[in-house]
Amino acid sequence: MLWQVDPSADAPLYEQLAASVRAEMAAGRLARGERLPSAKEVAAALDVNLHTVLRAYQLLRDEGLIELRRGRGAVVVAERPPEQARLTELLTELRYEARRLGLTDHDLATLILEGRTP
Amino acid sequence: MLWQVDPSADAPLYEQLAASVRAEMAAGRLARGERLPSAKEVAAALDVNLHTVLRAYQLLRDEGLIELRRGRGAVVVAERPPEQARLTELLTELRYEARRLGLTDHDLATLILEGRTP
DNA sequence: ACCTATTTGTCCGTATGTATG
DNA sequence: CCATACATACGGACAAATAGG
Repeated sequence: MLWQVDPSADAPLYEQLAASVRAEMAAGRLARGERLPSAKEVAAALDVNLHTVLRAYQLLRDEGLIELRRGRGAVVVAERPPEQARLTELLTELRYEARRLGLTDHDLATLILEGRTP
Repeated sequence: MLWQVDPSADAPLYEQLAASVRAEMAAGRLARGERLPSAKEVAAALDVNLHTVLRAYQLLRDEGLIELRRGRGAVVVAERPPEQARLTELLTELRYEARRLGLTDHDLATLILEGRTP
């Protein structure tokens, strides 16, 4: 996988790590559904702290690039969906509340995609 | 400011802290430009670790609600009408739940636009 | 201009919890 | 049951930016 970090660089280590993964994905060397090495392995290989790798992974998750699950590891985002009871509940309530305020589904979708709240 | 955390609760401490701040803002008790107490103060007052508070603050920053600067502290950026408090709350929870399930914002937007629930 | 205290940012370490396989 | 792997929380240390004297 040949990632690398430079402790003397300007960018923080976790950002360098995340950038490495992004580059791999952009270059097509990491396909959907593929599993990333465990944070522990990466930490040992690059001689950085486990938390630093986990932070990079969580950043990538927040960006929607990978999926993290306990005991399973990090997987390049593919298709899902598992059990989503809570999500369904929230979606229903959100639609209700949005309508009450006169917002359309399109408005909602826009809000979410723009990553902001009204 | 009367925030509170419950170590035995289901939600993680940093999420509880962030929720407290969101509630303050939604209720209009935290206006734009106002400064939040320093992470150190909050940590001491609630008897939680400094890093836990910083994580909550960074989460709120990622949500665009506050601005963080070294030596300066946390300042409220956003301002939202009280009548939209519930919608904001639901949106935030929905994003949290979706992320937990590995869903992206794009997935969420699609779900809403397609008018279905997973 | 200088120094100091404050405050967040990052990194490391350790421990424990929880879901997965 | 057991090993793996991420999640959270605690702690310590130092760096960097800011504010104030």
